[in-house]
Amino acid sequence: MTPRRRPLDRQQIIDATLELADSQGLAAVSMRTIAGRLGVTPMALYRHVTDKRELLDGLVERLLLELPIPDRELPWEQRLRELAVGLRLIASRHPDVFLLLFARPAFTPAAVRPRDAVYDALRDAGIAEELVPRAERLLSTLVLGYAASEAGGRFSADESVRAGEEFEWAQELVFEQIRRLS
Amino acid sequence: MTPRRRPLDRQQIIDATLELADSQGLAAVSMRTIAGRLGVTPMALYRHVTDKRELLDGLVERLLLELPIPDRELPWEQRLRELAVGLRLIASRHPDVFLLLFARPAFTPAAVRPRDAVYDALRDAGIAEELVPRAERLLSTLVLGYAASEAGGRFSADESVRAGEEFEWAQELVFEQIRRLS
DNA sequence: ACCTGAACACCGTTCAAGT
DNA sequence: ACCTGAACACCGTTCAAGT
Repeated sequence: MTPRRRPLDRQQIIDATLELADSQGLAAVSMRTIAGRLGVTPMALYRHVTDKRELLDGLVERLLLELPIPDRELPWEQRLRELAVGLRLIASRHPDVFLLLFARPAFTPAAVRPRDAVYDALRDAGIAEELVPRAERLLSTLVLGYAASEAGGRFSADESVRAGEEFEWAQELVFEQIRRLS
Repeated sequence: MTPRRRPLDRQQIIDATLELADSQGLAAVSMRTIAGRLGVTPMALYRHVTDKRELLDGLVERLLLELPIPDRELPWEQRLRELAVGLRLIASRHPDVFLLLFARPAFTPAAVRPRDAVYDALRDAGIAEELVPRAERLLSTLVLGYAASEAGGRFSADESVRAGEEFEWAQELVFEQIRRLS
């Protein structure tokens, strides 16, 4: 047996798991198949992740880290649009894992950056400070809902073709109301 | 062994599965535990459901059948509010199974009744016929998103306390836009 | 420190057999 | 027609052992 160059680490395991989930589906993800991909026995994984559940948590965190945060100098509408586009792109790249977002709390470290970016945009839009968190939850729930519907297959194939355009229509309706609240 | 009174049927299996998912979580649902609850061997289930995936599909259908359809004589806003309340109630009763809604197509038989009810309400609100389907998808995605966030634990415990009120706030914003489109 | 072998208590599903 | 027994190819995870 050729010895492994780098010893195993958590990041490698998460990367391998994401690749597997994207190519074969979440159902194909097992500690044993992940280990197989890494050329290691299943038990070797347990030195780096506490168990499978915690590994899936790490996967979701990783997804959120892929989201680019727009430049603060841009107009607030554009920043919100770019965040939404980024999230929908993540959903299309990682459809199975994306659905796990609903089952994980939105206040993990990786979730803080996107949320703060939305807070900033809403403040720059001029809405009252006490409305900022609920407006953020409206926007994040809306984009997550559309992205999950599309990624999970709730919308028909025909609807999915237009889902981007349709989400943007819904988004503009909400922007309209945000301007009204300002 | 005492002989089973009624022979097993699909409905019994789905009921037992839903009970199990609600009380022990979706992770505890296995063909073997379901069979155990019904006093039968796992293999007996396969005469009535084709496999586990198809059984979970049946579970989601069953959830949608729980949704009461409001009286057509009521004002359109009230009908939409009642549908939303009903769906959020289903989510709170069956949090684990509810998340599966995003992964199942929205055009199954059981999904037709609630969607038609929303179509009717939107038409009565007076919005243009070609906007009806996308407005329905906006509303259903919004309510599904809020309900799933709450049921799945995306919102913090503190947020969940207010989630009902907060969803209604978001819903009224959308109603405002629907009136504007009319 | 990092990985393995063997083992335990589970899975979904098929197939031939029983009544 | 409806259910079972035995079997197959899997799971997650623990623990003692190897290097």
